[in-house]
Amino acid sequence: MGEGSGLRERKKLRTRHALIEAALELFLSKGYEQTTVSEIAAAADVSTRTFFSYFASKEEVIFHNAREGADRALTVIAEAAPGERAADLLGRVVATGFAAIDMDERVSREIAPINHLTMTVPSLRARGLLLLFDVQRELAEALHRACPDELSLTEASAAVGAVIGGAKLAAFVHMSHGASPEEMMRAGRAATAFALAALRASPPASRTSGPPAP
Amino acid sequence: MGEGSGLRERKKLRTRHALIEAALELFLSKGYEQTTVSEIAAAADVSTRTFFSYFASKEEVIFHNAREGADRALTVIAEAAPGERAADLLGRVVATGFAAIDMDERVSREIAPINHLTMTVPSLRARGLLLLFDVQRELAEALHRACPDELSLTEASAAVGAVIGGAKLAAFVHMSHGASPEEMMRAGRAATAFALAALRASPPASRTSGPPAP
DNA sequence: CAGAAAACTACATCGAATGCAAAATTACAA
DNA sequence: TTGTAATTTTGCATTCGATGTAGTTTTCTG
Repeated sequence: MGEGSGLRERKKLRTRHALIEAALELFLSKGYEQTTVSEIAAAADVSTRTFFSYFASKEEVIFHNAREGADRALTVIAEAAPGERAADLLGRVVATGFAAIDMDERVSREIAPINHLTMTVPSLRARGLLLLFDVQRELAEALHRACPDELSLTEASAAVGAVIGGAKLAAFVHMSHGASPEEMMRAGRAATAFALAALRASPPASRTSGPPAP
Repeated sequence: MGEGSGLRERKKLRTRHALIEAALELFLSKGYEQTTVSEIAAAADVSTRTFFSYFASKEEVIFHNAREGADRALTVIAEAAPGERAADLLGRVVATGFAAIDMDERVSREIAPINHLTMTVPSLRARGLLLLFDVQRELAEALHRACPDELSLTEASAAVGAVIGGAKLAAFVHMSHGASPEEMMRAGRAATAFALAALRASPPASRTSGPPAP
């Protein structure tokens, strides 16, 4: 059957792993842009062509686990208690995200330098922002679905964009000022708290006056 | 002298213009990814190599005027009245940005399809987000400098990220739901108003309790 | 007009990415 | 086990974006 127990499946997983390991090691030792796909493939003992049947691009090796975090966040919203406040929900989403980072950071020390790559290498920064943006789109729609009476789609987008945009920007600004990863995380959390406090204190203007946006 | 009145400077401006015109026309008629740099150069009557002495990449033709908008926004903050509220300042920044779009849209109908490219072509979307993010960094630092007593750097980052992130996400979400450009703009403005209202209503928590973030 | 400075051009090259068809490998059934 | 179908891997060619270089043309300046 098409389960995960065939030799074929096992081998594919193994090469995939080998490619990721080889790529990360090379990226960290000689830099992302200085590493060619050929070198990665050679280090993983496959042909260059095969690399591209596992990853659509060189960047994808870095972001191969991006979907996990997105689904985790979406799950938090999908499992919301009926009538739960959007601000509480968003708070849990971000807290869950930060917790995952914390855990990963403890589990493996190699996450930090990889994270550093995604904030310094231009092409990775761009791809990372693109992925994050698309996740925000999903979150906004999910949040609106979860709290249709509290937030219009426009408001849900504003809320998600505000909380995540603020956190990301605060973390990045602090990083570029030479802050440690811990300080970055603290700034991100503080920005989140700031945005959430503002969101909670905000009067539900569009509920009481004027037609609700679609 | 090295002024703008030499034949050399004039010619350079002319080729630059020709390259932009040729590129946009090709992008709109046959698609961004389907257009090669060679074609652009040929249409502008220069060699392919010369294209890259005017623009560092194919994407840069699309974003050649990005710096303008950024400087406009930074000017608004730099010329703030002393003691002006951050929320008012941010409101003016975004309003100025929207006004510029409005004007451009009236002046030339070709801005809309180009804007559409930057929201649908993946590589352009990524580059656009990267540029916007870097502008947000500058804005956050400028806002903190303009209102050092009202907002810490973390809070300024949160505020900027919130307002702009919310507006951008709201506009994009509406676009991907098939909204017209006008509706997109409206959603963006609404999201801005939402975030600003929240910001204004927010208690200055970090001013009254706990040490201010750096 | 002559020499310096700048711009343009024609290569040559590299790396990422894709298409394709021929091996090599794995799965499965007789 | 063996033959065959399905799948993966591979090598090769090719396209395109981007950069380096060296030589030619154009513009500037005195």
